[in-house]
Amino acid sequence: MRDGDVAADTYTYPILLQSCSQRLAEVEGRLIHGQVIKVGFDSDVYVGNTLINMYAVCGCLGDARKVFDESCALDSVSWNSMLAGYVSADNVDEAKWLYERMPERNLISWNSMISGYLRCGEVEKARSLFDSMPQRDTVSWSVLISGYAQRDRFADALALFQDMQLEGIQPDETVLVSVISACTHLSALDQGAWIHAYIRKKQMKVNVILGTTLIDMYMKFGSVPNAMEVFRAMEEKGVSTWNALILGLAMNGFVKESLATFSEMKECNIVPNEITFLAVLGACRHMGLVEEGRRHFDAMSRKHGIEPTIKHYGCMVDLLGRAGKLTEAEELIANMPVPPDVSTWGALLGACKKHGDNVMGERVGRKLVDLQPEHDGFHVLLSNIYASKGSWDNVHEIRGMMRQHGVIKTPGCSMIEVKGTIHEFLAGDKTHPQSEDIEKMLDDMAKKLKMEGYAPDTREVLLDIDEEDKETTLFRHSEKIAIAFGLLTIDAPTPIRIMKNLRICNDCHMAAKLISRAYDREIVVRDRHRFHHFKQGSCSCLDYW
DNA sequence: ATAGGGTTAG
Repeated sequence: MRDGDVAADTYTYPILLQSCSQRLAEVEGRLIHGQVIKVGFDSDVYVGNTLINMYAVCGCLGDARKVFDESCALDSVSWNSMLAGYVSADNVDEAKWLYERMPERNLISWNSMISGYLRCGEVEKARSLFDSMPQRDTVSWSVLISGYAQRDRFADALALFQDMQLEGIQPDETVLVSVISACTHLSALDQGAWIHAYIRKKQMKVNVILGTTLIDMYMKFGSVPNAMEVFRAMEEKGVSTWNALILGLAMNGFVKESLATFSEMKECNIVPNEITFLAVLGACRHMGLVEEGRRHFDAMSRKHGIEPTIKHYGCMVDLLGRAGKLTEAEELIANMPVPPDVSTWGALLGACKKHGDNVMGERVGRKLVDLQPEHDGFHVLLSNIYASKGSWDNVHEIRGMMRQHGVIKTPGCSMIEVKGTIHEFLAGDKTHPQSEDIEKMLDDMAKKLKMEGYAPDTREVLLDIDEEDKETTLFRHSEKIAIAFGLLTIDAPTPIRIMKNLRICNDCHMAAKLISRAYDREIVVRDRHRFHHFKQGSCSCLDYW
């Protein structure tokens, strides 16, 4: 072989191998590996490194390691590629072993190792490595912030983002995605809007992931117009972007618009995926569109080649059950090709509760508390079913079971953000510094509601107490306290936004409608599953939820 | 050539 060929090929092979890495073309990569050995280029560091990387990204760690071990010329890139391979394969032990033997470590090695610790849940180790690094770059911060966010430690993620800014590090698109996600989960409206403003000020490119995250954030804040604006301004949109829009519109009560968006998406030749169908079925569920839901469910496999998963079946059970077709829902469970799980039965139990089918409810509820004795919601639902028909003995029995299994009912909690500060209220809460004013406002609310024709719905009170006490208990539900606080502290026309960890109860829903009219205020409640926009005495969910 | 990101039923 002539010198000219050699020079050309040591450059060509790495390019070919990189292309294999990008396309995860393992077979092609192996063929190139064969050629590389044949022409004797396997001793080249550059070629060797692209080989290690190719095998690593294709998940063939053994092959990557073989090239690594047999190579006589290793540099920091070889070590880092091997390390990254183990990290992405979640093999932290090998990663650690390698990390400890590296001749020299640089930022990339540290960042990879932090990522490795985070992937296996060793958050504190990741943090101490981060703290001990002689220098950090945007990626170091980004890895740790996203690690916190992915482990539901959103407050820690935001705190770290503050530190990052204090050190004068400029955030980039990637780190902002994690920060926005943290804001979404914490319902940190002000901070989320600040970040969007920052993106605009710096004229950052809103790529598919960043845009999708922003849309999701605004939708979960109940700000549909802001979400739409982000969507319209995006140059490049992905399936996930459309999914976020379809989900968000439905969640905010815009079911027609949500389904129209699905049609529009298909017209734009975007191929829907399984999440799209969860969103579409969810939209139908929000309005009880049984026939339309059935159509989409059938079209999934028939027209789009997507086999429904247990989640899609769960959606269908819920759609049917919520619409009162309990028998059909139960039949669907019996005939599902995938075994039903706790959530599938849970959807049916919820439907029994809603439609007062205590016979089926008791049967399904008993099954569920058996299947998952540590779950609080099922005990509460079953207990509710007994309470609604006055079977206090059974209520006490379920209470006993809960005690026995150490099940604690998640306390209902409502949050409200006022001037950037988040206030939390539990039922009957009197711990707030402005508690006295809140009590006065609650009394005022009670008077006004009575004039609006409010009759307390005491069926849902779980306790065996007299009617008057039930009314008092109801009127101290956390969402009512939060609304009272909102009326006191937030000036019209700013809507009163409340986040609740559980679902809003019937009585609070009724009360919120009447309050929106009596006080001429817009009230937005985001509960566990969706939004309720209360305005002039009615709710965006049209009382179907 | 090697490190970091989002959406998912009840």
